[in-house]
Order: sequence, then C-alpha cells, then structure tokens
Amino acid sequence: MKQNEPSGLGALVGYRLKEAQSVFRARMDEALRPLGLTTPQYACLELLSRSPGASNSELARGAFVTRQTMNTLLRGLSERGLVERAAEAQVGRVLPTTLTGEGRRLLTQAATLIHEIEQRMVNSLSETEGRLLHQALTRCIDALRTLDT
Amino acid sequence: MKQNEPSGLGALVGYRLKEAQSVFRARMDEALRPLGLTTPQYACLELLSRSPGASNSELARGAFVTRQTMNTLLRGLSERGLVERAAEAQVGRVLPTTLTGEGRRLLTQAATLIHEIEQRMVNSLSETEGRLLHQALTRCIDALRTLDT
DNA sequence: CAGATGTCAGAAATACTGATATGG
DNA sequence: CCCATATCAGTAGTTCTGACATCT
Repeated sequence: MKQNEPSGLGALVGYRLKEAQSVFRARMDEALRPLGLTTPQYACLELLSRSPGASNSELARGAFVTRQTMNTLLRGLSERGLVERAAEAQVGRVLPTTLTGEGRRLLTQAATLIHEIEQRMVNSLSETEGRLLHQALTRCIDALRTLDT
Repeated sequence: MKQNEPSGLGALVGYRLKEAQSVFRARMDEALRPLGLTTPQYACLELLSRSPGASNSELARGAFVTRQTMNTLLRGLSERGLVERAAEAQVGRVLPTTLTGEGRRLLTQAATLIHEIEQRMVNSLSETEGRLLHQALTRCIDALRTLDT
C-alpha cells in the first residue's frame, strides 16, 4: 500500500502538520547528532543567542519544553561549558543565562546545518507560497491559542 | 516582552511549524483527557477505523511513534476492550488488530471533539488559504523525505 | 493576595539501542 | 541473502503532577 493511503488521514491539515513537524524534527536530530546536540539543546542555544540573559522559563517556552526539562538541559550545557548561568538573582528569582565563546562557536556550526534543512523545505515552495505558509501557520496558532468559542 | 519577540525565531517557517503543532497537540490532549485517551491512542483508534486489521508497524508509522511504543499502547487499548488483536498470524508475522464495538463508540465521541479543534484552526483561513496550506505542507514533507541533494 | 519564577520529587509515557526470531 | 516484521530488555530523556519557597 502507498505511503499515506492506508489511513486517509493525510487529507486532514492537522495530520499533515504533525507529519511535516515529524520529518523536520527527524532531519534536525540527524544533522545535530555529530555535534553532540539534540534539537531542544540547539533551540536553547539559538534562543540565548538572540536573547542573552534569558530566564529558564522564557527558554522553556521558546523551546516548547517544560521548565523542568529546560532546567536539566541547561545543566548539561553548563557542564559542557557552552553556557554560563548567574549564581545569584539580580532581580526576582531569575538566573540569567548567557552563551560562552565555546557555545557561540558550536551554535554557528549547528545553525549552518539547520538552515540548510530549512532551505530544503522552503525551496520546495515558490516565494509566494512560502509567505502564505508562514501566514497561514501564524493564523492557525492564533486561532488555537485564543480561548474557545 | 511580547509573546514571540524575545527570540525572533518566529520568522522561520520551521519554528512556526513546531509552534503550530505544539498548540494543536495541547488542544487535543485537553479535549481527549475527559475520555481517558491520549493523542497517540486517539490516532491509533482513528487509523484502525480507516484501516481495519492494520499491523503494529503500520500503526506506529501512522501515529508517528516507535513500534515499541505502539506495542505497549495496543496492550492498553486491548485491556480496556477497545481493540482486539489476533492471537496468531495468518500471513507473515502480522497480528491484525481491529476495533471493538466499544472502541468504535469511544472513537466517535473523540472524533467529534478533535474535528471541532481542526475546524477552529481551518476556519481562521479562507478556503483557498486552507488548500494552499495543505499543499504547501505536503510539498515540504516530500522535500524533506527525499534523500539529500 | 495573585502571578511568575526556580527547584525538587515521584510516576508515567516515550524513545533509543541492541538483540532474537520468523516470514516474504 | 536481504528486508520487514514482532517482541523483549535495558537505558535514557521527557513529560506530567504536585509541591514549596521566593520575589513583584
């Protein structure tokens, strides 16, 4: 039987969404493995690069993992010397985290690989289709985030 | 700071893809909880409804989980009397699984809830945009599945 | 007081790896 | 022989739930 025809679920947008995310994630994991990084770890480094000093909770939301997971994840990155975390909070309970030089170096390598995958995905679409896809996804996200009714 | 502006990652299609899938999954889990079902379990029932007698491996691929996970998942559904699994293989090593009446009944309830969520997502788009989204996702999937180069 | 944060602990679901066996 | 299947076992990473303390 064909790739997607045992089910017929492929007709549903939600199913396609999951499917696309699944392949994308698989490709990212493959690419990052040689660097000793997982996809959430890469996401964390990328977030820190764009928001130096971010809090654990902010990073968790941005990487779509729980606070607990991000916490353990940060310890690992810290032990490897890729990030540095403040020992004490300057404000509130937030312990700001920043990239080290080593972390920035590894992120550069990883980002190149990931951007290639993103490009491979986007290049299958025309420029217009690419913009529409981005818009449509954003619209869907807003619709599902908005509470009920 | 704004919902998605600490990072700037929101500009990337891959990030939006993950974001959309994340919210969608969260909404599904919420809706299915009262029925005592998880999203992978629901996916399994839906697949069996459309492909009665499917094998463990087929179900695993369709629900985007590993064979091991689908195996344990099927045991749970079987113990609850929602599915029935052949004791012996008629052909190859495949042990065909089918929905029970009870399973079909629960699936009907669940499907209604899930379709509401899918509708809420799709309704945020025009009919044309919806079709384009589906097409674009399919294109992306194919591009990422195709090996390299 | 409400809300966000950081952290800890236990239970559960899931994935990864490797191994074995069977059938096409 | 090659490949897909089903299954088992062990390890690890992730999530969920609940809880508590701290700070705005």
